[in-house]
Amino acid sequence: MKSISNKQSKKQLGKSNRTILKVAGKRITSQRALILQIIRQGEGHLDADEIYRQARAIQPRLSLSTVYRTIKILKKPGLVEELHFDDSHHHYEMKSTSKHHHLICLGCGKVVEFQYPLARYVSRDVPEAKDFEIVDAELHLTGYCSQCRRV
Amino acid sequence: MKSISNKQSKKQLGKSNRTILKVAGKRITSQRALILQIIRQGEGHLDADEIYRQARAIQPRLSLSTVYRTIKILKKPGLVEELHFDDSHHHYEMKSTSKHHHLICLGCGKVVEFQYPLARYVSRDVPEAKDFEIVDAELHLTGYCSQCRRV
DNA sequence: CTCAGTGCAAAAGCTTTGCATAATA
DNA sequence: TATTATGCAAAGCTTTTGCACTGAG
Repeated sequence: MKSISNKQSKKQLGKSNRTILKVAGKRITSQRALILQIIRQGEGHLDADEIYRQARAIQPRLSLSTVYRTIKILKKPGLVEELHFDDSHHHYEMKSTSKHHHLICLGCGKVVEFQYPLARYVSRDVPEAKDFEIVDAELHLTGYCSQCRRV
Repeated sequence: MKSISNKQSKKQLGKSNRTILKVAGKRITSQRALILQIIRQGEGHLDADEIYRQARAIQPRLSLSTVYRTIKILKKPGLVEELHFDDSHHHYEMKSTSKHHHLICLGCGKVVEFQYPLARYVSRDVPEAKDFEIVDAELHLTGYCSQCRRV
């Protein structure tokens, strides 16, 4: 719902996005810069089609293929993370600084993020995980938030 | 990989599967009984197509639609659970007695199950989760198992 | 100038649906 | 017998791919 001004996307998505694309070993194109920008500002929970719609608002000729291709090159080095909230399609977010997990309300669909050093506890407490080198942890807790739970 | 004999599927998938279908408020058909049987014996990680293949080995005319429709009626009351291991398709398992989580090896694809009273800890430790009534917890830890980690 | 990236359209999975037929309760 | 479930084929969604064109380096 947060709109991105044309100026912003053209002008000042300078250094850090450039750097990210450089890291990915890829050419910097206006499409990639824009998609990256949108995923960043999306604060987590955009699906491919929503990224596409937002991107087209600024670059009307940008294609859905490019969205998927860009997501793919950002996923490979782990810059973007694919989340599985529901059955049908995926959501994407920047793999950020601090790891967070998700509480998903079955009533209203609200998604609450929280931090919890999960991997650390599991490595310590679970025998089966002792030999594993844990790279990533994805936790979904589903249930009912305070508004939606039948009191 | 575990084969199911025809006799077994015809004869003795009696009471409990019947009961489960009754609970779901649905008619008991040979297709549903078989699919349920397969999911049960699948010990967790079957996708729709694999359920279909196993089912056809016994009832060659059973259709993929029926697999999906049966899964759907079992999901609704929470008898079967849909898991999201990878990008492309889903896996199904009986929502069983004891909750377990998954360690997924990025090297060889091995899936190790473990138990961990996750929801309990999170409810206790995470302020954001205090007001949530947690219904379900799904945790995926991905990484490298002892064989696959570069030593 | 050269090769990687893009847009478009078409294809490829996985999943759902419409409709006539078959089977359960 | 009255519904409900099934099989088949066709459609729907999300995601991927082929190919000629465009643009970054």
